[in-house]
Amino acid sequence: MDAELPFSNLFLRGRLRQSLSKEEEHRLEAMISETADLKDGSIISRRGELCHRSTLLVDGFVLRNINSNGKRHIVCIQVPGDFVDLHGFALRRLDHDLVTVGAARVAYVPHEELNRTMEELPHLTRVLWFATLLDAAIHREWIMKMEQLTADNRLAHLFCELWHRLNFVGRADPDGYDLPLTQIDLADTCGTTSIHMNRIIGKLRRMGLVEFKRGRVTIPDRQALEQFARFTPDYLYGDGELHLPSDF
Amino acid sequence: MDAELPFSNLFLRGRLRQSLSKEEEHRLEAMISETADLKDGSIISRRGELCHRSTLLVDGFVLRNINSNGKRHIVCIQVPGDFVDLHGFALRRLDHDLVTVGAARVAYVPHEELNRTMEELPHLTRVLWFATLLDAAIHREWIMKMEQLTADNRLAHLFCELWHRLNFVGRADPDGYDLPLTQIDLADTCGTTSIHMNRIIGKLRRMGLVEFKRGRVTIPDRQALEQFARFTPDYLYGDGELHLPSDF
DNA sequence: CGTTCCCTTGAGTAGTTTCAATACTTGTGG
DNA sequence: CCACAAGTATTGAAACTACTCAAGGGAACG
Repeated sequence: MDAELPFSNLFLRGRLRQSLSKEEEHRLEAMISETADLKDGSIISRRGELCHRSTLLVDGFVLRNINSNGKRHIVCIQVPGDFVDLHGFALRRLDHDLVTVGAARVAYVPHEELNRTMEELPHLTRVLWFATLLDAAIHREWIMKMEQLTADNRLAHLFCELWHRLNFVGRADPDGYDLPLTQIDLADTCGTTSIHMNRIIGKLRRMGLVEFKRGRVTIPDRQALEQFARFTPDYLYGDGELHLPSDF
Repeated sequence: MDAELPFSNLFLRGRLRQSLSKEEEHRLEAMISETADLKDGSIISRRGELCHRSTLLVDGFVLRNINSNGKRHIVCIQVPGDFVDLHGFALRRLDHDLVTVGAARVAYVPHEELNRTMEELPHLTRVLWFATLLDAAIHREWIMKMEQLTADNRLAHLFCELWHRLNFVGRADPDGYDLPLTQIDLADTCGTTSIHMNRIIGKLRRMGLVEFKRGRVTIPDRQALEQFARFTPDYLYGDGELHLPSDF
């Protein structure tokens, strides 16, 4: 199947992908007009620009940034399989920038194709809609964790979320995953300073919960980390309390 | 027009509503199966339940709550004209609770009607999709403000956002608006304690930026408040940097 | 082989929470 | 109509979390 659908086969894997018919899966792959290999720091989409295509992340990581008062704020981290700027199809202009971290491979889908899908394939349309609302659910969880948790819990929570999301698409090992972020990136994601982030990383390492070296997150005891972070993966819409009905 | 479309006439007013045809406007109104007057604290929709209809908020306010570790966290505040649980149509189960604050009037739209719309009216479908992604954009701004701002700025930012959103639907005066929240509600929205919220409200009042008494927000100088909050309304997709093209 | 990021550590300060105590409001039933 | 209860609002003091300023060490890249 991977050979058949080389670019779109990770989309919603482990979640709503199971509800796609073979025809829909092939249509999704066929919508791709072009692919590209991007290097670190490439801008996929810029705030305020009119969007004419959307980008499927095939490999690598992408950050959603909002700049305000000269500071960068990371509001979401995208992983392989994510349709990173599908929001731009309905919003027409994005409120944030999309930037790669590390090398990334992407596939572009022109908005004319999405328009055609909306007219012809309502079920696939609804699945695409779902994918954008999954991002919104993740946003809400982030708001909650910013409201509730201290910086060390927030970092632990982020590491837990990324493990699950990468695990859905087969990019996580039982004891960790690759992650090309700097401590500065993590600080901008958790709403703290790089100095404080550095101390927190040390604290979690000394507690034996998680080891972070640039490029790799190592989690010796995931259950302990999730408990510390007060993390439950339900909001990612895999299994759990919010699991989807089979007749979606 | 209000007489013709008594329940749906505020939907996306001041934003994408202008792109709806007369036919689409009437279709939206016709999708409503039922209306209800709810009292304070009514639960519109509960986390984890299968959704079979979505709710248009005609009058009043609704909170989106996530409970975690015994604490309530408010992740969004909905105002009249908002399609408060349209997310439930694509997500099938919501990740949060929807609860009224103060008396509210709502209109229900069965999901069969939305399914029919998806099959018959792709443009209206896209407008509905847009409405859900507007929520996502607001979520992102909240993440950014939680990452960046101190509690006093956050509260000011919230008051600014609500003024603009209420102004879109004609529910704001130049110098303020009605808002039936308690200081506890505001604290749970800004991610702080009610004690600290109380001190912050006093501080903003003494600074002459905003007066809050239960039921009413008074803003003597909106420009000064917006500057203090570092607020720009672009992310609400009215006018401004992210304004929508006329051919949506 | 130097420049540029990135990481690390210390000390003082600002912002926020917690605990504790008291008053004000609002709605309810006698 | 008053009394009471429950929720809401206010204030002070101590403890904690995180930020800023400052300075140095390390790694990666041309």
